[in-house]
Amino acid sequence: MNKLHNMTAPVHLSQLKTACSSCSLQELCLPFGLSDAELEQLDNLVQRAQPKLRGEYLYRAGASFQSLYAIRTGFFKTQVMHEDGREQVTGFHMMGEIIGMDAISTDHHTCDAIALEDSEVCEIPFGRLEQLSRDIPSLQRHLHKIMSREIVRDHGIMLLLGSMKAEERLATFLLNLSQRFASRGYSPNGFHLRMTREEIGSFLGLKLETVSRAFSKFQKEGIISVQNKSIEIKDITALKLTMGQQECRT
Amino acid sequence: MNKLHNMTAPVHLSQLKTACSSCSLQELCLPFGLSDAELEQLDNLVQRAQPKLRGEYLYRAGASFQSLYAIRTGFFKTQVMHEDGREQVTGFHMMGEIIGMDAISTDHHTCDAIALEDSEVCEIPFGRLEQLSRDIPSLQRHLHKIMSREIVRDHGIMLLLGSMKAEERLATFLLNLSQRFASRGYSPNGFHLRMTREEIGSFLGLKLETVSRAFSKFQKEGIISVQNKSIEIKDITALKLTMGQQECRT
DNA sequence: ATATCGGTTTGATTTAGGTCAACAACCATG
DNA sequence: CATGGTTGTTGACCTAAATCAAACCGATAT
Repeated sequence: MNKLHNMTAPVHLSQLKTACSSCSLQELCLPFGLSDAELEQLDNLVQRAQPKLRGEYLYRAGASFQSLYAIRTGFFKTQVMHEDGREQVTGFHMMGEIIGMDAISTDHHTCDAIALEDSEVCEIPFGRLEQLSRDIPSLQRHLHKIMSREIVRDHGIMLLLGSMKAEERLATFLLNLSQRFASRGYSPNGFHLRMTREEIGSFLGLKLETVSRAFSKFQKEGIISVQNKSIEIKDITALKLTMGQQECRT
Repeated sequence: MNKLHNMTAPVHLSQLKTACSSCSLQELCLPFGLSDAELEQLDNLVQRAQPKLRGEYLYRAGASFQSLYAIRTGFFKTQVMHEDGREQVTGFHMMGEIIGMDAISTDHHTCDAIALEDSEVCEIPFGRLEQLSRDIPSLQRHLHKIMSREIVRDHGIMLLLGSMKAEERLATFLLNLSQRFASRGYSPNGFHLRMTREEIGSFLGLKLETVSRAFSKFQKEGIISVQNKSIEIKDITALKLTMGQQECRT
């Protein structure tokens, strides 16, 4: 069975469908023309999907690096740790995203990756990916783009952490989630948060109480409706406004 | 003349010297065994060093992407911009570092790079670098490591921005600079800041006044001595303690 | 149903750092 | 060597978010 081309998630998003015949590995095989033979090769490289239960570690900081991981289904967080034990969530990762690239630099993982719900990942042995990308320039380019995208993403988070205030951060976070769900064919307006307030807070550089208060405020203003982990965005325009219009700190 | 192997900076740091016969492009040619022929090829690819005056843009956000840049001498800052005009310094970059990798993802630069002092950069056409790295696996791996290192660096900054308090951030910043100067053969204890308090603040997610106060506090405590832009670290242990020992926010 | 436990909400209070303002130092330029 | 402009320091004050604390909610287990 073809591991890459078997997607159970909704597929009513045209671009996804057309670009990569129902492939869950969005990032890896989406927008670049590979021949069937090349796809075949790529497919051989990717290991069979393996399940990860909620709470399981995909990898731990310090572990030696072998593979990148493509998330087939589910949700992960990555977090870095300071010596003194304090930790910071560096990202939430969902279906179609590839994680583990931080480990290339030292051949050891530099953060933990933990499943936030029962998930499936495909392991991509990095050595072999490099090898293959030597033969397939468009794959090479694509790999570079994926890594670069991670850098750009991180810069965005630095901007958020360095110069936005609490409500702005949360609005940005919600809009980002919304957009990512949308691009996978899910509703951009209603979704389920897989992470706790504390994890959101850690990611956004806020305390969980602040996150909770901001949620409540948005709800009172009718911008969103919150029911524990279920979010419904009722006024996306207002949310975008919250995100941008706030007095800046810089 | 060999552009890569001509370094005017002090070279009394053994590792630098031995690994890459007096090459300023630390990141690009430091720790991986290339044959002379391969080095030759790499050398041909890199453009002749071009000067940039203080204040000049190396590239601007939005500009189309052609090349990475290796900093031969001098100092740069990179900054991202929010729609609403607020901007955040994402990094300070010095001799031997390579910048521009954020642009690979979209074929357009996503941040500005500005010289903080008169500098020299070597342009590295990215297409040709990719091409060459297909033929030279160790170059390929090295390129990946460089990109990955940028991701790791960014995660560190996210940790700083998300969970450290002002003085801790500044201590971390100073120690990082110190360490980078040291690894280039300069003194780790005394150096000249090329950036303003405001730029430091932007990078650290603080206001310039807060940066200034933290400097003053460190000086009063005898940890450093500040003379405008000249810094002398007098008690590196205390500085490290400041960095780690603070009550955490997470 | 009742207890338990992790997660969440909400309120009261404190505080780190932002804001505003004045001034001092350090330039570059005429 | 004045002089205007940027950059840096310091003080007084204010506010956003942290902290502390209590209650609440929704699961799962008893």
